[in-house]
Amino acid sequence: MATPRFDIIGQALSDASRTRMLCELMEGRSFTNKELAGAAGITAQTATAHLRLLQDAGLVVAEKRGRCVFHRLAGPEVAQVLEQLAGIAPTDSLYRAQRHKAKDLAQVRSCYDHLAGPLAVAMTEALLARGHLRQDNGGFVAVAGPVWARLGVALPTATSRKPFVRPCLDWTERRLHLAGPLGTQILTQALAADWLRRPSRGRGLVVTQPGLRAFHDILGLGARLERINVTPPREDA
Amino acid sequence: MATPRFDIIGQALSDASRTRMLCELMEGRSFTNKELAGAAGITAQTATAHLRLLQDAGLVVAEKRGRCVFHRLAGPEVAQVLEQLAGIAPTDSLYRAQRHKAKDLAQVRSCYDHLAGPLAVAMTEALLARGHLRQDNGGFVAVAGPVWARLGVALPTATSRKPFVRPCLDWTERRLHLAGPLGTQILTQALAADWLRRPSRGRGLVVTQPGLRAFHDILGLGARLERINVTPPREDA
DNA sequence: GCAACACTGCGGTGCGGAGCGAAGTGTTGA
DNA sequence: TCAACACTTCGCTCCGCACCGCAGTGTTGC
Repeated sequence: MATPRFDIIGQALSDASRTRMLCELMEGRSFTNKELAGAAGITAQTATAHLRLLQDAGLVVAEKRGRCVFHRLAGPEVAQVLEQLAGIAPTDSLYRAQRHKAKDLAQVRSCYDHLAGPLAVAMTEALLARGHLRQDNGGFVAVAGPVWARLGVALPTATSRKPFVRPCLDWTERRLHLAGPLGTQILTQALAADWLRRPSRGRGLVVTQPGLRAFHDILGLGARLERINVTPPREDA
Repeated sequence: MATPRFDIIGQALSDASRTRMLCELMEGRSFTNKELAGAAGITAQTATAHLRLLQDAGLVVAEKRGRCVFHRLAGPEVAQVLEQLAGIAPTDSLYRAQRHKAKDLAQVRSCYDHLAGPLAVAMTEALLARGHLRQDNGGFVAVAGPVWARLGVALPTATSRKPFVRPCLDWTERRLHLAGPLGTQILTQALAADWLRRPSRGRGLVVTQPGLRAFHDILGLGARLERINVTPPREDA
């Protein structure tokens, strides 16, 4: 029989402690055993067992540095499947209430290594509308132009084999946004330029005043950003 | 915390008997309790418990007719997520061997309610190349023309809210193909016109001689179909 | 060398659930 | 009415595994 081994992945996802750790890792950063144990509310030795299971299932990879072990998602495709799964997760009333409560937080967030949520969708659609991005066989292709330099992105000179831009389906918006190396560059640059800031915990991001200006000047996102109801930027730390 | 409840879905997918039943249901048809029990190699009373769990997770719906209970996947989005999951399932050597062995069978197959596999990808790309299909914001839009009538498909007169054509990612090909109501119509028509036949078991389909002719005449798929290495059609039953 | 620290291994407990046999319910057809 | 049938419910056994306490290994910093 050629039945795909869903069960190996399913087994890995079947425990609430493991899914809490995975949600933590969805942010895209690496975390130590202890941090993940704390996030899941379990002891370190239990977390060790869970993480080995996730590793065996191919969802997570580990990297030893000194006396610490850093864990991260095995790749963007894992994050994408988890986002898809979140889309069909049962919507019991409690979960629905929680999702509503967390609405503001989810407005701007990172999905593994790129931006997600309404801001990402708005940016993608602005890039398409202004002709900086073109659709090609279900994927996106970047059109050379000065806008990319203003976003802090370097387009590859030669067209490489691997897709430079990959569409990723957003589970709250159910619309496409930018992933792939280009999406990664945009997020990295936005953090480096202090357009976005990552709070100490969680996947949520906050937009700063310079960020608001930049997104308005470069992409004309003024009106869309107001609807997004961003968390107000904090005072200088 | 607003952590999505992966674990409910994961729990449902974490057992090999349940995933065997789900693979059976991926074909898109309804099956009785007894049939699914047989496919999974378990007794009826055990299958009852499994199917209730799948129902609670929202993956499967049941319909009682007389003394029989028919089970089917809860919707196309469930089938799509399962296809995605199959794409990141661990590729141990045994599974790889099985997949290779089942290569011919997977050439033409149904994915819930539409065609999948290389034939579906080839059809989609032919429709795009000939301008019968257009890409729009990550989705497909059908362009009116005589080709649809030849395929036995009726396009909706008014543009409805729900997407008439939905792209679906193929896990063996990793390329987009047609899903949504249009994909369903194409599969239904191909079966009705005896272009494709469904064998007694499994998701695989066979292409008949009239089917080969039709796909060549309507879409110019002659060369692509040869590469697809279809199972030769059987003699009249 | 020694203490502090991060992580892993081992043994034990307790719970959930996969499986089946036996019995019960509801439907179909003779 | 009765037998055959599809499915469900109940009770039971057995196995896997989530969890922790405790002990051990390897690393860091004094």
